[in-house]
Amino acid sequence: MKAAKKKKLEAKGWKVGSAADFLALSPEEAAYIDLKLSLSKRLKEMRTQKKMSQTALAKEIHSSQSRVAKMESGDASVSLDLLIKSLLAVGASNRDLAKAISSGA
Amino acid sequence: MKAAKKKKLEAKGWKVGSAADFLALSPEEAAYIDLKLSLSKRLKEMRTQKKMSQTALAKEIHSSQSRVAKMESGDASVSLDLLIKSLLAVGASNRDLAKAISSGA
DNA sequence: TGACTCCATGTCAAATCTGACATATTATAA
DNA sequence: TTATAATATGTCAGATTTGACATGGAGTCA
Repeated sequence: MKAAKKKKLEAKGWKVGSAADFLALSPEEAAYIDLKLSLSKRLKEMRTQKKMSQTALAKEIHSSQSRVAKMESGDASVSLDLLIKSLLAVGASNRDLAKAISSGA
Repeated sequence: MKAAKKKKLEAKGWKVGSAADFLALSPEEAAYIDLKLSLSKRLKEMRTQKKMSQTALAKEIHSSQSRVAKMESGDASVSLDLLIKSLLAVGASNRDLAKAISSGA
């Protein structure tokens, strides 16, 4: 797990559109990254819709502002676990998650 | 994250039907566990459909037989990350994941 | 019976992720 | 401009997860 991490980190720059292409990402890696970006985006949407600051959201999910920022920016250090737990904590249903996921890239 | 872990471990017994009820799980916790169980189930389905052993699957995803077993049994020590990466590695599409997720519980 | 395959479960060092903190950057308002 | 809030980014000790290994149980076949 060394090259994979590097790729994820490099891919982090892509907040727009679907990832990969330039980087030599396998289909699974690309799908994984797109998944994370989709969930990131959804989390930010749900937060702003609720007119909450990152700090407020952080409190609600027992985390910190900086981690929320990383979540929303698609930082490679954030796991799917944390993203999904956060989405659930903010009120997303499993159906919401499914929608966000399948809409990915 | 202490009580949460305990609950997850206790909840592990539930392979059948939707989790929670007896345990004092918050809706998010219940949704999270159901999510994992849905993905576990799907992984096992895809593996058996391909007529692979856990050992063979483990090789394909660069993991071990024991971890595959834990994945499929909904063990609390397995993350969503690993489950999803494995599903992707086995050929699931984002759409497949979405379907598995929304079918949960 | 033994030999073999498959799956389950416990353990643990190494790898990864997390919350918290410091600090920087970017708004927005007065 | 200054001040203030919101967001971004880097770092790191502590917590969690991982692959690997050992081992046990269940089923099959000869």
